[in-house]
Amino acid sequence: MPRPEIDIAGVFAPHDHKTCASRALDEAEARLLAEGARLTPVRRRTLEILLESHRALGAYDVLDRLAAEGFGRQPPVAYRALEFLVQHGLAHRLQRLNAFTACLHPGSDHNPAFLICRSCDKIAEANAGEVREALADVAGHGGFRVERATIEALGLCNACAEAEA
Amino acid sequence: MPRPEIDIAGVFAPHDHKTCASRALDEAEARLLAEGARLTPVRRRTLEILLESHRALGAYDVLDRLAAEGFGRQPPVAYRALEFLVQHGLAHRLQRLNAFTACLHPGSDHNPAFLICRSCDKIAEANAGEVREALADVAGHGGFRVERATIEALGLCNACAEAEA
DNA sequence: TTCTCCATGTTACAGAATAACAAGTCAACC
DNA sequence: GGTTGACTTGTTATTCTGTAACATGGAGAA
Ligand SMILES: [Zn+2]
Ligand SMILES: [Zn+2]
Ligand SMILES: [Zn+2]
Ligand SMILES: [Zn+2]
Repeated sequence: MPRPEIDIAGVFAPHDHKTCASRALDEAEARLLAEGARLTPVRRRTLEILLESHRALGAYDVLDRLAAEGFGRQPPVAYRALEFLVQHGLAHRLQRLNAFTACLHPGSDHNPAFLICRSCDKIAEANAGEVREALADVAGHGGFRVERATIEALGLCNACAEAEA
Repeated sequence: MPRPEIDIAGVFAPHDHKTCASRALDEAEARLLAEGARLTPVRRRTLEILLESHRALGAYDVLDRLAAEGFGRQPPVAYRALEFLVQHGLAHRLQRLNAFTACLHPGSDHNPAFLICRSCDKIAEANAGEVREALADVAGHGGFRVERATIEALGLCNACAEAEA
């Protein structure tokens, strides 16, 4: 049971998202405290914006929100905040989407596989341990040493699959 | 033995690349013939350009080459040719790099994992069967059905690892 | 206090991708 | 042979994404 409270199904099913989000925010604060990094107003607000849903937002979507709330309105404002969050494990970047999503369990170090529902656009993080193992294995047979890997799956979540039927 | 002639190590090690490339081109022609699609001059040239190395090229790199050879010099020229190649399985798009690379064995249907060497920038395709299986497995436990997946690994190839040492 | 680090903001630009339209090619069909 | 219709290639213009370079301001250390 690697991730006790939030799991894949939990993201896609209706749930008490307020609790879900505030828990993630708490964990984020704890982690930054431990690392001695500062969760400044822009950064905090950026994280909150990402945490509003389980979807991914483009940098410019975030920027619009920030600008509307009185922060700077130039791209670097958003990109810097997002980069900070990603670097401290509080958010993830989705390569397929050129977009960012909040990490739901920033407490634990991880490197998840992403599950992107093509219907509701929500995003779940899956434990990628075995996937990475399989990847390292096949790569290793060819003499290639994997250092980092992007694993992003597009598909249909349970809730949307039921809705379609 | 799913892929007999070109394997991961074969890409990174010195090899007779002319043969390597012309074989891929031949397979590409055969495949298009079977599908009833046309390998027009721009498309063919685009594929040849990609086949010149095992690296990935950005759309604008390709465009520069095409323009210099008398083809159109506007972005859609390159993007359309590349999209055609990708859609017919003759090239792949690397999400991490915003770039394209020729497929080395377009004959067989496949959906590889990509191994990107951070030192020499070469790219190999690895059989992703077991990786996808592991991914489908972990996703399935959360009720998520994977339809397509991006698997891109960054690391160090054998040749570059030896060179570093 | 003063100095330094870091964070925030700006302007300006670079890089990646697509929308919308015009014109040419080519084979099928009358 | 000429016409039609699908496809291909080309253009202009615009949008979306991301970064470089520089100026300002605050909070803590010396
Ligand atoms: Zn939630
Ligand atoms: Zn869904
Ligand atoms: Zn080769
Ligand atoms: Zn290498």
